[in-house]
Amino acid sequence: MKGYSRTAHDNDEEVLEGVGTLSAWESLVVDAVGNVIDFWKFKRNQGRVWALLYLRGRAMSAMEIQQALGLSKGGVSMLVRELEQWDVIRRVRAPRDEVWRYAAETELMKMIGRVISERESGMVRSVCEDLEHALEMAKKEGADPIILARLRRMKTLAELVDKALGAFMQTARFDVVNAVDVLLDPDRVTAPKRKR
Amino acid sequence: MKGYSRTAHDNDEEVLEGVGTLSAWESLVVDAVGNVIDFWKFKRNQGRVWALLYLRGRAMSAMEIQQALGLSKGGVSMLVRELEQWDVIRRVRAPRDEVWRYAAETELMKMIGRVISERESGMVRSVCEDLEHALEMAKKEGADPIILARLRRMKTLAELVDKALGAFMQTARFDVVNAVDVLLDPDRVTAPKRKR
DNA sequence: GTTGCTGTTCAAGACCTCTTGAACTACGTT
DNA sequence: AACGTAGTTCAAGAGGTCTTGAACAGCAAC
Repeated sequence: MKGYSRTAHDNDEEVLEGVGTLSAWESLVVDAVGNVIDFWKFKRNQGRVWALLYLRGRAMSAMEIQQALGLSKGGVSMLVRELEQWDVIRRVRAPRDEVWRYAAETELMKMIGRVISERESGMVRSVCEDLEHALEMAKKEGADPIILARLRRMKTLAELVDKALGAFMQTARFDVVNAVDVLLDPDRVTAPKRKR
Repeated sequence: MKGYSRTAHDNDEEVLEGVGTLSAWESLVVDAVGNVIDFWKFKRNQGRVWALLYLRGRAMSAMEIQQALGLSKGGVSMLVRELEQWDVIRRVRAPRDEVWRYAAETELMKMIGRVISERESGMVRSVCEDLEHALEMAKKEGADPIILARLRRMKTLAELVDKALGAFMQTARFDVVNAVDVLLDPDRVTAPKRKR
């Protein structure tokens, strides 16, 4: 597992740690989310950014994010763009404001759904194509029928997995999000007024 | 995405490619599976080994695997051990035989279930602990109640995700595997006689 | 225009994980 | 015991991905 170092459990309150300006418990949260995200093969820092934005509950500028998490300017720029593409954060610019700010998206299924379908569907499709292609080649070469059958089964499997993922999104919609939008603040998020 | 290169679509039959001794279509299959596996954050070559064993439908020795896939001795040794720990392949030694052979496990849910629960449960648990810990610290420091609520919501989320994964395993059991064990050969697998 | 600030891009380098191959262990055979 | 083969271990290196920081672009204020 990658950088699993728990950023030093200092006991001071409001410590300004070597890197970033979060309090100890804030960085615990931020890193916990970062770990999960990392584990799911996204970038750890994407998880940290989202967690920070959610925790603070307001839209923050790139500069603030950079300082809070101890990241580089360019890094923040790329991270927020990617997160935005997945609808995991929103970019907002208030009327009087002259910088972009970013706010955490809280509609969980929107996030998860987009992420899963986007990442997985491409993969499933391409594997199906490969297997189909291989099947044709194998036929042409007069491969053992038993092996052909096995190959077809693999293809079936890929399709079933695809369906199962779809089904998962359905059930998850009930299980997780029926307790609708756990993450949504009862109290308003401060920055943006656009409702959706 | 890592090595996404489609190993040269040669049109010769039974080509012995630069590395490994698979036919073109075999390596297409093996690599397709390898890609998926890699995508899921396991080792690509673990996927390739499993695919090879499944495709060939018989138990193969480490040496055979090594030559078929063009891997190193040590590499094969580690790969098969890991796969075995996940119950994704079985190590068998026939009475008269003096080498270990490895056979693909075909009970899909066993594989997926073990993998998901093993990988995910540790992660979920640790994130819950971290969040709990952070919550306590935040309380002690008299953090804003709104933020405390937000933190609790994150924890709830983690727990819900945990439940959802459990639920997924349930539904998947129906969706995918109700068509019981797609992968299982109707015709016997050659090597081992132990039934389960 | 120039200054100052925000935001983007990307090559270079840091950092990690995976693979390799040689040394080593285990074990059966002579 | 000596030898040969199968299998394991692990340090070093190969091969990736992610981050950094400097150069650049866009824009508003002066």
